[in-house]
Amino acid sequence: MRSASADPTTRERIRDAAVLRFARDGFGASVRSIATDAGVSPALVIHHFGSKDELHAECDERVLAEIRAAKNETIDELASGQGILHRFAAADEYAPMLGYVLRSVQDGGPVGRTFIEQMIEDAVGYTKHGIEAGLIKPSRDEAARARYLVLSALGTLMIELTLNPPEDPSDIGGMVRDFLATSYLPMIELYTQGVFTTRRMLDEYLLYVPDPPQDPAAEPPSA
Amino acid sequence: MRSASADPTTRERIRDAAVLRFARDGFGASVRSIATDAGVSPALVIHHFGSKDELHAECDERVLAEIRAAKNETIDELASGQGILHRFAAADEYAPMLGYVLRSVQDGGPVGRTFIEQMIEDAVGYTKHGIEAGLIKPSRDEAARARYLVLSALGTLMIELTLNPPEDPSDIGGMVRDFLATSYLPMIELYTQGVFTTRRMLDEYLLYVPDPPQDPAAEPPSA
DNA sequence: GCTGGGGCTGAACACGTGTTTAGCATTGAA
DNA sequence: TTCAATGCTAAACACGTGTTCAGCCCCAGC
Repeated sequence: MRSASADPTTRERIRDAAVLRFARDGFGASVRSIATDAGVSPALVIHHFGSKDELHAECDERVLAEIRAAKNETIDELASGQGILHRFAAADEYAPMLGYVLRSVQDGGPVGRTFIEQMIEDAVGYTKHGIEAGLIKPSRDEAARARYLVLSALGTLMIELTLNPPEDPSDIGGMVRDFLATSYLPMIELYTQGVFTTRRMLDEYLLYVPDPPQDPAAEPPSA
Repeated sequence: MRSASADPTTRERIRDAAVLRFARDGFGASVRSIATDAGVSPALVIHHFGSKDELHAECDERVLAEIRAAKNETIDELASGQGILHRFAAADEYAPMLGYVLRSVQDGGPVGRTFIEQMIEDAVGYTKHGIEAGLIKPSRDEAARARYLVLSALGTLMIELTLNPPEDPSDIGGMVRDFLATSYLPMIELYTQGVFTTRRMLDEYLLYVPDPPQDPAAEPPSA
């Protein structure tokens, strides 16, 4: 991006080392540690990227590009929102990417943002597909539900990881597997049958807030 | 804790300022900024608490004590897990506490840990009560479900906050209210009716992993 | 051969951090 | 009044950070 016909090897080695270190230690990781990982002097890192922030930005672009590529590869493998997590768990090659994304989500960085937006967008498509196939119940606000499902899944994973940090941060596939081992049953149970026996709380809320904030196709039931 | 008959005012002022700054800026907040907030020199902070880590620990104790007190006050007001969030939203006095807790959860600190453990413990009680009252469906693994519900609620809130950081970090009540405004409907809808129309995915999982990791009262259905 | 240029480095700089130390000012007691 | 203790601070220290700079080495081109 920066220089048209750039060096192929050293620059990329530094960038990849940075992605890895950022994924493991967060974006507070020092330039010196990245340089050591790449087998290079700290000065060279700055010489190639100008500053740590620009290195960070380039790592962001790189990870987003990898995500796009990975998604295009497996575009029709996935059938539901948590299918993505299974996909991650199955392929350890995506481990640095997931770690990087989670760090970026935690920092509110642009990668986390766009990643989440993409996941939500995908989830909207998946749920729509599932509804048409008769597998998923329609929601009163599809956009809000897709957003909630993605945020809750990602949030649960994040808290689980900060609460029980894995011994080997590179084994993110194992992390996701552990996460699913403890959370999959309650999640799937919740998705299948809910928790409430009555519609009371939902109806009370619907009475209180008449219409969903989506496209106003239906009339508000009261007031 | 440190000195038996300590000064009542200045020390507490520093501690309270630290809780607030930690809640707003995270635990990376500098000793100098805390000292400025308390209208005091940085050296005095160290003089009173020994080190930043000890100050952090004392803030942890303080917040946990406040939480305990607040919980005892409103012990029977709450009827469900998300009732706690409503309670928070209703009373802005708890704003610094919630901010502090969320920061601590994000850092995997001891306050976040014990807070989550307490929330899970409470959730177990609430769900048990709800089941006996016929309002909540029993789960195949009550402990896992309670844990999942707490983690997902907290995780969703955390991601929402890092994604859309509020202009005024002190107005945590408003933050929670905003959060509920976008997430309450999909959450309550999910809790009421689930998302799946069939039991297929749940049954497949139950077939794959025979018995819940709880107390082995029931026989595994196969193998 | 030489020569120049670029990848690369060691050493330093500027700055922010937590912490220490010497000492100020005020206050209560002898 | 004098002394000592206490609450408190300004200044400095040690360290880690991102970054800069002068100059190394190696290799392509003449």
